[in-house]
Amino acid sequence: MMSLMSELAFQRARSPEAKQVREQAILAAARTLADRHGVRDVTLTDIAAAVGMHKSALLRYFETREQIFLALTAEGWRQWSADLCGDLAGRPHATPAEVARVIAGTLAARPLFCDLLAQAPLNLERNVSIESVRSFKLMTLGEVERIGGELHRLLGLTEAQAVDTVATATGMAGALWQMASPGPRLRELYASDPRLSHAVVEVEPRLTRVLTACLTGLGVESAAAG
Amino acid sequence: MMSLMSELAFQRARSPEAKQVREQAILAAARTLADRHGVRDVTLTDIAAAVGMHKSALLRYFETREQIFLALTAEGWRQWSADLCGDLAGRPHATPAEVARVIAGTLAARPLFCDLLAQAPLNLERNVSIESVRSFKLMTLGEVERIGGELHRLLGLTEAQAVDTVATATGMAGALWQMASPGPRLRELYASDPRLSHAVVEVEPRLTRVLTACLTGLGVESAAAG
DNA sequence: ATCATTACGCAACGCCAGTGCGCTACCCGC
DNA sequence: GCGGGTAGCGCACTGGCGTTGCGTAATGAT
Repeated sequence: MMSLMSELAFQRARSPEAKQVREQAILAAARTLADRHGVRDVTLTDIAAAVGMHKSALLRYFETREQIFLALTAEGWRQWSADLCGDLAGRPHATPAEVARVIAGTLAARPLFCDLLAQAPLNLERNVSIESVRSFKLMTLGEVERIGGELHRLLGLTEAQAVDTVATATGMAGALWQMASPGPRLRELYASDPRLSHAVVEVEPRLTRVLTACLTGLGVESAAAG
Repeated sequence: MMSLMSELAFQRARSPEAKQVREQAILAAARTLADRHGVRDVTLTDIAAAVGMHKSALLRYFETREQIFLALTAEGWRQWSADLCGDLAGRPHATPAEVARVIAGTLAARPLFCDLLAQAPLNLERNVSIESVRSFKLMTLGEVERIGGELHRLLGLTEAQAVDTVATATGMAGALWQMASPGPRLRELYASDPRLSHAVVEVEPRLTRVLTACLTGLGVESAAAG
C-alpha cells in the first residue's frame, strides 16, 4: 500500500500540529479498516501498515489498540448525537413513531458506530487506562443528556425514561448489528439453509419497530400517570 | 487446584460414556470459571487446569475455545426458555407488565447467560465451524419460536412481534450486562467520581422498564390495528 | 501377558499486543 | 550554513494466546 507519509512534509512529528496530523491519520486509517473488515479483525499491524508507520510508533499516540477504537467511539457518539438532535430539532411536533424512525435511521446509517457500540463495554473499555474510561464515560453521559433533553422536549419523557430510551437504542443497535453483519461465511450459510432465513436480521426496520413500541409504551405510561 | 481426575475411575476416556463424562467436566469447568471471571477472561489454559487436563486435550472434545462457550450458550438458551415458558404457563392472564417482569427476572437471574448472549454473535460464532453455527442457530430459532408461542397465547402478539420482543430481551440483556458488570476496576471509578453515578446500570430494573414499555406499545399497536 | 488402539501430555508454531533500545530526522542556536 | 541535543521512530524482542503434530503410555480385547 502507498504510504500516507509520502504526502506529508515531515517524517517525524515534532510540533504539536504535526503530532495532531499523525493522530488524525491513525484514526482515519483505523476508521477505514474497521469500516471494511469490522473492528474485531483490525490489528495494530494493519493500522500501522495503512498509516505507513511501525506499530510501536502508534503506541506513542494511543496507549493501547483499544484506545484507538475508543477514540473512534467517542467521535461516533458526538457525530451521532449532533446529527440526531439536529434532525429532531427540525420536527417540533414529532410523534413517537417518527422519533423512533429518526433514531433508528441515524444509527443504521452508521454501521461502524454500531459495531463500536457493541465492542465498547465488552472489549474496548477493558484494556484502557482508568482515566481514558472516565473521560469517555463523561462524554457519553453528556451526549445522552443532550439527546434526553430533546426527547423530553418532544415527547415529554422523564429523564429516566429518556436515558432508558437512549440505552435501548444504542444497546439494540450494537446487538442487532452484530447479528446482522455475520460476514460472508454466515451469509452463505443463511442462503444455503431455508430454515435459517428467519435468522437474517435487518438492523433498521427491526430497530425502528422496537423503538416505536418502546416510545409508544412510554407515552401510554406518561398518560396514565399524568 | 485439585484435579478432578482424581475422583474418576479412569485417566483416559475410551468408552463413549467416559467421553461424555469428560465433555461435561470441561463444560462444568468452563461454566464455573466464566461465572466467576467473565467469559472474556477465561483462557483454554485456565479451563484445562480446572479439569486437570492439558489444553490440547480439550481440543479433542471441542474444535475451538469458542465452541466450548457456544455449547454453554446453547445450554443457557434451553434452560432459560424452559424456565420462562414454565413460568408464563402458570400465569394464564398475565399483563404486558407482568410478562416483562418475568422475562427480565429470568434473564437477570442468569448472569452467565447474559454474558454469553453478548459474546455469541461477536466472538463465539466467528471462530467455530459452519456446521456448529448452523445447529446453534437452528436450536436458537426453535427456542425463540417456543417463547414466541407463549407471547402470542398470552398477549396476542403476532409472530414478528414476538420475535422482535425476544430479540429485544436477549439483545438488551447482553448489552446491559456488559455495562453493568464492569469489574472491580470500573466499580471503583464509578464510586470515586460522583458525576459517574449515573453510569451505574442495574440490569433487572432497566430491562423490566424497557420490556414493559415495549410490550405495552405493541399492545397499543395491536389494538389500533384490530 | 501381550497387543493394537488411541487419549493424552509435551513442545513447538504463528499471531497478537506491547516494550526497550539505538538510530537519525529534526529544530534551534550559533 | 552547520553542528548538537532532543525526541520520534523502526527494529527486535517478550510473553501469552489458540492451535497443531508427535511420541508415549493407559486401556480394553484377545
